[in-house]
Amino acid sequence: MRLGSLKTMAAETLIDALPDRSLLVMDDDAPLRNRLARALESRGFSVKTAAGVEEAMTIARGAPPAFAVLDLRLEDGSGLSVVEELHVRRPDARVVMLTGYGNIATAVAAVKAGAVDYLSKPADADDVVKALLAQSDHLPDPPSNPMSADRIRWEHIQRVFELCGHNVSETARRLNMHRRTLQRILAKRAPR
Amino acid sequence: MRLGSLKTMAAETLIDALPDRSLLVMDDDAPLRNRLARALESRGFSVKTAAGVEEAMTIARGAPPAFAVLDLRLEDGSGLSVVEELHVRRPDARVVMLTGYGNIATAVAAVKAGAVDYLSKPADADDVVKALLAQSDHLPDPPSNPMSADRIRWEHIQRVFELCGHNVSETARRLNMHRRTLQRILAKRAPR
DNA sequence: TCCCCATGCGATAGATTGCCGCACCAGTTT
DNA sequence: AAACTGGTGCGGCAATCTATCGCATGGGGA
Repeated sequence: MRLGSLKTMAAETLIDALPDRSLLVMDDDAPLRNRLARALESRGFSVKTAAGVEEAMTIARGAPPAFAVLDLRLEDGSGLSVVEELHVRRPDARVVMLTGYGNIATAVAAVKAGAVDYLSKPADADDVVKALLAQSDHLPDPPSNPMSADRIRWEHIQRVFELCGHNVSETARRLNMHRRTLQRILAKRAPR
Repeated sequence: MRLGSLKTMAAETLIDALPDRSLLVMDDDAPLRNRLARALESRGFSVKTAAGVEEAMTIARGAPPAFAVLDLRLEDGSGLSVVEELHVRRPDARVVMLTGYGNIATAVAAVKAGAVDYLSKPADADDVVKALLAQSDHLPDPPSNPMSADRIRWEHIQRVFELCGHNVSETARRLNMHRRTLQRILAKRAPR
């Protein structure tokens, strides 16, 4: 079942053939950003990183990259503005948005702003590359499962948590659940 | 708190001023389709309905409407193809996709195919109208969701259960949860 | 009739939650 | 500075809930 590696190899061939391999990674989470940057670099991209919108804008204005992987919500603004800016400077840029939890409204907004795809974390480097290089539009994708009930719940929790500025007590209060329970849920990773 | 009606009134004014109020509703669920069609008609649209892709295509080709509300998955094909067709015939058409349960990949696909928005059921007529008439791009609207996490989960389960024709085993399979557990959840009432 | 599948439900080990307490820390107020 | 306020992490424990199994029942099809 090692399809993943096959695809990776194919992608590397494609990447080497690109006229412009510049890529911008923007995420406020340093470990994740660096991990992703290194993973993409090892696949042949020429990577620059930014920790926030400010920094990313500078790069987008100065030397707009051919590719970008942007986190949607950061401390200092929305990733959406970076997509827009980048799209104006360089209409051929291929951008994928990344976000902690999936949210349809923001996915729609991201695509309308010019992103080619929208992935929700955790998304590994292979997923990102696949999205960046996807030749045409998304296949009408498989009938797609309804998502497990727990997953829905988890995403909702993440959303509210985000909305409460990562304040556990506040989130628990708004969600009307016990703080201890929330803490435990947040501690472990997303249900499938 | 009667904001809903205010918005509706504002929308009606806008609708009356439209040069072309033709609208196509496509959904395979007859009751839902008719309810939605009537609701939109009463808001001033000139509505045609289609129960499937075939029928919708005929309308799209013959007299492409200015607006459309399309269900994504039907028996005889994907709503995506209708969006594409309509977009070719009439690039200014404003289309919103509707679907039983939201899925990011399909939302992205729909927007790329030319839809202006993507709503997941249950979406009432006001939501649909708002999306159809939305002047600019969606703000990443702050939902400020007060819903409890368990409530979200419960509603999701109900929706899928509905979708599976009240078949417990089938629902459990699709939701990837134990039938016994589902049974117990369905037995008691909605969490607050 | 036999087979397949949906359903309802008892039992039970194992996982999760509700709830309390305690320690610690950072701002604010007194 | 000491007191106060609100957030965080975490141990522990009883009350619940979940995941499984098993079994009996009933309705179609082949």
